[in-house]
Amino acid sequence: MLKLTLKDGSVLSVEPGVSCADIAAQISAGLARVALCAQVDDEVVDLCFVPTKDCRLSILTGDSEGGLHALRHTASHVLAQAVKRLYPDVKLTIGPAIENGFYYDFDTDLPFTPEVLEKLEVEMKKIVKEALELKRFELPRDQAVAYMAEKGESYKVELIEALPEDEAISFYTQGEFTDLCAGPHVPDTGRVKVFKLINCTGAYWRGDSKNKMLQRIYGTCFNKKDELEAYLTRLEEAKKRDHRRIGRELDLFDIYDEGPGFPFFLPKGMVLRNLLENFWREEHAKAGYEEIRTPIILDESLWHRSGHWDHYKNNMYFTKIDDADYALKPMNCPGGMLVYKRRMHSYRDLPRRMAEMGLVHRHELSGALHGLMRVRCFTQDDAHIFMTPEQIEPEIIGVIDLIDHFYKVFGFAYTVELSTRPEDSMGSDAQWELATSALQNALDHKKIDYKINAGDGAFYGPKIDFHLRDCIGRTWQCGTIQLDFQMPERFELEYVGADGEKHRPVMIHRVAFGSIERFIAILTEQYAGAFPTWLAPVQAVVLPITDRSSDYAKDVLEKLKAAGVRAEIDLRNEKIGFKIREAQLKKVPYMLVIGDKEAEANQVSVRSRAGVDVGVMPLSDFLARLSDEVEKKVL
RNA sequence: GCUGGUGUAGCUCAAUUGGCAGAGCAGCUGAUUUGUAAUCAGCAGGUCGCCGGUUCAAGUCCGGCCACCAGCUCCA
Repeated sequence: MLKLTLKDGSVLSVEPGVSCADIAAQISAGLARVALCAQVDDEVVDLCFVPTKDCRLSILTGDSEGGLHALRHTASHVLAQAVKRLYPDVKLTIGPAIENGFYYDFDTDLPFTPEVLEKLEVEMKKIVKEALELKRFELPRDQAVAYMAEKGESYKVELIEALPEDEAISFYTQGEFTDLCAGPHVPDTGRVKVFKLINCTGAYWRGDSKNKMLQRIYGTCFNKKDELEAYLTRLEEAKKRDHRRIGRELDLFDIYDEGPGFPFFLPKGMVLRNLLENFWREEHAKAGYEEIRTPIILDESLWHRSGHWDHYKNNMYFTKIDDADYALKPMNCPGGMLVYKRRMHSYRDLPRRMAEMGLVHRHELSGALHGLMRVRCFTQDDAHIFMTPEQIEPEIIGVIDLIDHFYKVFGFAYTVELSTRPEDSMGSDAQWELATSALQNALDHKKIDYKINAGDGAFYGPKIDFHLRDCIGRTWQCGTIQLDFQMPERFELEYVGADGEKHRPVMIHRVAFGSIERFIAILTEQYAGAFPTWLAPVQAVVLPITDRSSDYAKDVLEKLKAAGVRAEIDLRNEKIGFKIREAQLKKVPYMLVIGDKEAEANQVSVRSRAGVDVGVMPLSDFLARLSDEVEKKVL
């Protein structure tokens, strides 16, 4: 039971979720905003609420997720109001609250430079100080259109016209400013105290690249100042973790002007990459996969047959060999088809799980390139599973288990999305129906929560996507499981069933890492370059204090190497503090400090990169500790 | 690809209104033999992203490309 304190001081007791009409019946204020504060479970809280579209009273406390959302939404209105005050000719479009703040898209020729953003912030502060009350009102459709048309807000007119016929068209007014909006909002602009405009970028009207590009201003807003500061600190932290910076600092990889989107892997990056591949091979062998490798360049006719020509041509690279047309593979599947077709298969041999570390080339738009996250050539840890229709569900479950295991090893949490049939696709409705429900059944069987992305599937089938959540809360699409009835059809794949007749197999495309390159980028940011010992390109560095100890130090290095440890030595004539600093900056897990005492006692002094003095011990003790850590893949 | 921004030494950044290209770190050389995150000194390092234009004179102004950054679109 909620106690609503009304503006006139009277108190009203209502059930949570009570309809506004019921409240209206109890008070004379009608459907307008009814309360300023409320008592919830004997605790008085600030209410950020307005009747929602379906006229349910939503109680949003300031600290709740919904409350913050409402606050940010109001902040976007404050921004729009400030823009209209300073630049009346700018046309409004949309301005929602988003995960970390809000944005508003404007149609204007004026570029919103940092100086303009500063002016806007000043104006916004004025609006906040004015503490303008947000009032909601509704208009019939034709009046709503006329109202916005009169203001010259053509985008708003377009939005209203796109609303469902039966939907109430609501507006919010604050002072001289009124915006088409479904709400909810906080009661007045005075609540938007802690905000900051972040930047300005371009964005297409309605997210369609065929439409006009608008100017988008991003901002963020919080309840408390320290929350905003924490958020800004987190952004700084993310910058420090940027894999492009760390990749260069730790000599993992580099990208040159001569090959935009085509990364070079340096010796240390190759160590990391090979370790990931070794892990991948071991796990796939255990899970019953065979490994193949198919060519990068294949005859263009293959791509006509696979359907890539019709659906993926714009992203492909082409070449000629002896006047014949060839293409660089953008995906590995057609090669896998040819391997399957080498001979007749029995149902007894299925499923066949054929894995491939496949190097693919895709022409990504220049503006989409981003370090190792988005490149034009990358290695997919691909696999194609050929199976009978009865094997679909258990095979999908097997892949889900494998991917789950992979992410746990690296310490990632993940979310799952199911993408359904896109507009540009091939195959029959019945096939898509079957494929989609097969994926759904597997997810339900594993009791995995998932979100549905309607129309986001591949052109040949629906897919399950795995999005990794890194340690600072960002998500990245990595693993994907795609069910495909089309490719086996197109390539006329067959197997002989128990009935002696020929049947068409079903195929799964799947990746676990996604791409080695992207996975390395994510790992780099997840660990901020401090890779767990089992993955660290250099696991230990030997640091002699003076050259009196260098012979013993070299001896230690040899023993480490003989034991399979990736070790280096720093024989430079520098002070120990300096050598430690450098090893620390290179994120080497262990530093073995060696001076006269250690040489004398035949021991090593172990320091971890966490800054912990692990102690003086015989080398064998250190080796035991290290191999245990590597064996267990300690994070 | 689109919108906005940026491009000076390996890295991070300076360089009045157009007027002799600079610093710190890294690098190299020498000295220092050092006990858990920076020893000192010296040297070297540049077609100011590329091409063209304006000018007595361009890192600086104009145009065209290229790359990068933030988004949008797309996506492993």
